[in-house]
Amino acid sequence: MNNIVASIEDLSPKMQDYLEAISILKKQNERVRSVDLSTLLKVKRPSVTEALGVLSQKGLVVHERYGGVELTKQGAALAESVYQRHKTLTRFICEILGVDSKIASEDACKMEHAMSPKTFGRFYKLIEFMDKKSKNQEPQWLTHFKTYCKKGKVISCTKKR
Amino acid sequence: MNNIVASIEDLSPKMQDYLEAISILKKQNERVRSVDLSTLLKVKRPSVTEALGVLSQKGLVVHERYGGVELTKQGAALAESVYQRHKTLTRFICEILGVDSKIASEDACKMEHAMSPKTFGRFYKLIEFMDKKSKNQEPQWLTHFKTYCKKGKVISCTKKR
DNA sequence: CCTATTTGTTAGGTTAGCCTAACAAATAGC
DNA sequence: GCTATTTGTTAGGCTAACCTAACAAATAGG
Repeated sequence: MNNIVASIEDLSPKMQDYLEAISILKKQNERVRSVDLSTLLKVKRPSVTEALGVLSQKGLVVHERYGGVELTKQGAALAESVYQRHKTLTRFICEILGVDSKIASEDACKMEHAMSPKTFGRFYKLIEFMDKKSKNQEPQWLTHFKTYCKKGKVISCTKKR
Repeated sequence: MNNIVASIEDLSPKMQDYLEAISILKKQNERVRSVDLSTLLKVKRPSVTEALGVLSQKGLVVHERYGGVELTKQGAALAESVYQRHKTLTRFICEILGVDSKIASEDACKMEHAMSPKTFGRFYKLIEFMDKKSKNQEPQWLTHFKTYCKKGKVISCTKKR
């Protein structure tokens, strides 16, 4: 039963993570092995076998006994969308909040699954806004915020509104 | 066994939510009933009974059969810290991302549990920074961002860096 | 080519958090 | 004060995601 996935929302957070991981490994390795997923996701091998069973049943991966893992077209599309969300949030946490990229990526992976599309959309807009507004230069408020994080001091506005 | 809670990290996300909910209801109602928790958290009554069992066992609530729920000193302290996190994130999502407050609060509740203390700390700093920097006036970059969200247009900087 | 190691699978278990159905206690309204 | 309703508890189940132990298949390296 319940094996039709209309959108990313129909997949549990964990299954989203498995999909994303397969996609990431595919970009690096050509052949995606169960043990690599196990390492990347920090779960034991039987858990991977089990998850792959679920994903095949939903038609998102193709995976023959003792064979490599392939994403179906739909699986790849979903994985890509998960990856994009992950990337956006990682950028926010890293570039705006100034958290180091490893922690940023880990937190992004969890936060992805904890917000409505609306809120995610705004994170996306915020990053997009920053990119468009200031191509190479960090915006001033951000520089000030980072100074505040380090020194605890607020740099007063030079121009009074 | 495992019934010593040294910090908020030792409590599952759900248990944190129960604690926070008890604390919120207490502020409104004096007597906190199981059914109110059930309504607020959108779970059935037996789930509440079960959760209260876990929390009492950890010494965070006092709850006699068919009686009201009380937070212990430690329980109240933990609840307060959950509440503060929740409030900070809600403010971020609402005031900065511009998401309406109901969704903001719901998302904050989930996101609370999905980030490291480091990342949360930066969200906290960001809100603090905003409060200190501009008492009543919204900072300019934020106004510009909000315009961007509505119109999709970037307002160019009047002052070139 | 044959064995040792690595990788994948199966079987069976655990846990947290939820549920329904049924009953017990408490409260409310006549 | 008694009955009807509401609230709380118990018992018993379910599911997702993990685990270990044990075995099976594949691969690697002499």
